[in-house]
Amino acid sequence: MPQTDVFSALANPVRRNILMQLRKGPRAVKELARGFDVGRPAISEHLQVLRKARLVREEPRGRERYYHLDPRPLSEVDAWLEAFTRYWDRRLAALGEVLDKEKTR
Amino acid sequence: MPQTDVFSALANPVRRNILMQLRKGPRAVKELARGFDVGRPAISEHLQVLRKARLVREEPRGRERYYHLDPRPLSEVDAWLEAFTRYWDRRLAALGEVLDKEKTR
DNA sequence: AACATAGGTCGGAATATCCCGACGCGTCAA
DNA sequence: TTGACGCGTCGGGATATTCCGACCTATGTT
Repeated sequence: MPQTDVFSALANPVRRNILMQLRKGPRAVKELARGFDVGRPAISEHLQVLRKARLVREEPRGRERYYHLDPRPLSEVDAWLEAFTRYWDRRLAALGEVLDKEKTR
Repeated sequence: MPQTDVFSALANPVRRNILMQLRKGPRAVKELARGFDVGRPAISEHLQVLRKARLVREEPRGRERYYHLDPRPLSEVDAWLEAFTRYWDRRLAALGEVLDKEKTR
């Protein structure tokens, strides 16, 4: 069974889109499928990939399955990117903003 | 000619490794090929993918070609990840460290 | 000139990815 | 119970990825 790493999971735009959707809260498969031009089986298969990458968790609710975001594996990507941080200072600026907002809260 | 986006370029471990090498400075293809268990043609093809994703730039030098890292497209990945930042606060901690080092320099 | 070295590219094979229709199973509604 | 709905999965087709040996060209060496 190939395909378990986070980087590969993020390589597909549909899967990235699904994760974006899930940011706003748990969603049933049918809701997720709405808004994509691919069929429902394809969505199910993408969710399987995301599950193997531990990026989502499923919660059966009646005859539906609600998928929850688990963003923790994304920290692996973040850590990898950090090795390149000093090459573009955009990140430090963004972090400054975050910290400022944090202070004025 | 498919394959130009950054996320797909990062999906392959050999390509990620190449980018890591290039952090330390420009490298000729032969140097890059050393240390991988894949042959030189494969490396050339990976470099083509990285080139299409604009993650590397080539500089011919005699009969060699030195590849340079261009990390700017990585900011797209970083920006994407930022949409998930508030879900795991690991990032803020790391940023704090960076800022501390910055201060004591 | 003759040869070696560096590296791109071209078939082509093996495998992976992506998608679909069809089917099956469990759950809710009538 | 009968039917509809929600969802996973299987078989299979189309396309993409990854890798290799073989070949070519350009540059350097002797």
